[in-house]
Amino acid sequence: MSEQDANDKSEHTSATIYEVARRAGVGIATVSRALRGTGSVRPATRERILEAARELNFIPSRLGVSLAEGRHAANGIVFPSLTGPYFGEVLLGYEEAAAELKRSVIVVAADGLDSAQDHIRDLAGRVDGMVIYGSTAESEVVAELIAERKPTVLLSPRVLVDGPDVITAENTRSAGELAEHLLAHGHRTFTFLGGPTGGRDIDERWAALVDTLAKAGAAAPRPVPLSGYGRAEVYAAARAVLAQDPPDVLVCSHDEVALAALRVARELGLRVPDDIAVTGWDDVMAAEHSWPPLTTVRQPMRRMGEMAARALDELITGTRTGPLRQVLPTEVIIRESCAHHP
Amino acid sequence: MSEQDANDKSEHTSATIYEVARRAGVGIATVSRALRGTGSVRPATRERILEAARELNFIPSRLGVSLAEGRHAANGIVFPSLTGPYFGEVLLGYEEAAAELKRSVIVVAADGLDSAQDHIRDLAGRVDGMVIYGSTAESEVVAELIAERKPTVLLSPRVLVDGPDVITAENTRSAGELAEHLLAHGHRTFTFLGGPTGGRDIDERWAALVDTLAKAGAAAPRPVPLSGYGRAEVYAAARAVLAQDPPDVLVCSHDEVALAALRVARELGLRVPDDIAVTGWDDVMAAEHSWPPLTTVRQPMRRMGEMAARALDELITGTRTGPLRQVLPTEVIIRESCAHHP
DNA sequence: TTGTAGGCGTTATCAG
DNA sequence: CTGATAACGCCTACAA
Repeated sequence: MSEQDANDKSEHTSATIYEVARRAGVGIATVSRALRGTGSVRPATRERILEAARELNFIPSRLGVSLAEGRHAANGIVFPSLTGPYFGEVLLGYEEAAAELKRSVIVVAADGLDSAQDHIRDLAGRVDGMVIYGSTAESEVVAELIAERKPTVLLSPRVLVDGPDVITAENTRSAGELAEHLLAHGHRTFTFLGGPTGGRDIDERWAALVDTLAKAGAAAPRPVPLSGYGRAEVYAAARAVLAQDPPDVLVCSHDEVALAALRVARELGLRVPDDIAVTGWDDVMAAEHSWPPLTTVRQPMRRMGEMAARALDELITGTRTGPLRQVLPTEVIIRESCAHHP
Repeated sequence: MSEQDANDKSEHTSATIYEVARRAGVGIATVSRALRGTGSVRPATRERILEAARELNFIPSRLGVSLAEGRHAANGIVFPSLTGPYFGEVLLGYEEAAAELKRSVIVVAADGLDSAQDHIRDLAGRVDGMVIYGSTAESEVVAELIAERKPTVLLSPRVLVDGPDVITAENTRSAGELAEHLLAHGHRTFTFLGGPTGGRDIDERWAALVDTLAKAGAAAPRPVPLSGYGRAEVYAAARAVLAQDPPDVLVCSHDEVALAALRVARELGLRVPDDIAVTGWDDVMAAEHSWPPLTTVRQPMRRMGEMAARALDELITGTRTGPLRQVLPTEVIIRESCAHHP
């Protein structure tokens, strides 16, 4: 052992199966069998091998294993961006489930990168399957992935495409429920402060709002698009809406927007909810701690990540055949920003 | 081409370099050279090769490339957990910088896993280097990594070990500055509501607080440890502190704790900051939107991730020799929770 | 029970 | 300029 140690000092890379084999005085096949418990090995031999492996601090090269096994044992996930309080929760659920399924998680943030498509392609080469979150879905790369039958699941995609697995959160029912609650408070004029291009989620919420108001005989809501989610854009839009002729309710597409609106309202001297009600969507942490606490719709972010990991695993292992189309339930969270609740 | 297409239909895996070579009527070496631009190839030949590659939709296998190159072109990052608003920002900075450096990012959340150590080992086998965030640093696996000279950088470790690169955020100066600001408001009795076991960051903040108060001739702060960061623990601790004989100021180890304290204060009918001042640490999004807005210390989370990625790259490429010991500046953010500022 | 040898997909060296 | 061919590290029939 001391003799070996002398050689160890300059080694930066782990021992190979060959060295273990030589040291244990056996062939590499036997080492492989002994270490991974496949095929039988005489106890004495096994002992020697384990010993040798331990002494050499042998860890099988992932590359070698993957190459031989023909799989990566890794999942990818593509986010449009990593900003905001969202994706963290999603990733959390995804990573947890993936770990449970013995798979590593490689993450890429596609936004802002000119080379985003290349990054996604690169990712594809490192994993057995991947999930694509949100707007990245239109990309031609995703089409490629699907075309070449790379296991792929779409998480909350902006447009619903046919073929790949899709996991989304419910919008219509909860938006309707939210609208009804607001109507019940006696609110009559609605403004919807929403996302830039819309996208499926926001479209669905908008549609449900329009629908519910129409059914109740209330005036149609006023749509106010957002030119972006940057701090400046959001504040400017909120200010524009609130500065003159504010509605009874400002329904926002996201909590971040609603929180900005809350601030603007305060700056303008508008009391929430007395002068104007405000609602968000997502139930991020700040929504609970804001003043007033924000009425919103909770999305099961963590669960979305988890479901995505499981769906992907089914795809990879071939456990399931038909495409998945899962809609996770959301929950309307009533707080003080929509009205005083005695 | 039509002939080829007929064979394509059942293929799930990308073409190999051999197929490209055969199709272009050349050897694989030439294909490799042509595609990666190393060594020269006659223009006409190159054309044929590119054409063949495109037709076959050839993408070099990452596994093959990595095996041959002897590198993964990937970075790992280990978080204790993925919960909270923190790590998202850190990961964001890390991923961005890594992408810029042409490296993928594999993430693992070690907390809660019995097999965490194995996961980290597995991760180590997939990357050229890794960064370990926070408390995971004591783990024996980290010692292994360092012993076997795996490029490793410690991000905000709970204890400062010698040898590997370490990146932290400044605590002492900013905690002192915060304490002075509070003293200037006339606050005299301080309670520090802090983390479970402490850890370096919290220890440093505590020490600086003690120090500053001592210098000012004020009474020593009262330490109140937290049994954990769960919602219940934090609320219970906050309630215990505020219910009887509340101090002038409640200095909290994290924004989450401070936000909980804010709620408890309101429930107890204590006005912030009139009856009691509250401060946090981190400047998460909710801190800005809470009521009253939270006085806190902003940590450069995103930048920490970015620096980690760059430090790791230097380690991997051997650009730098000596160990890195970087302390990133923080910023005291004064809002309303510590006093009314006219 | 054990060892030999082929294969996985590249890169890079070294003769042509 | 090109093409064999040897690594790279492991897994797994197939033989013995």
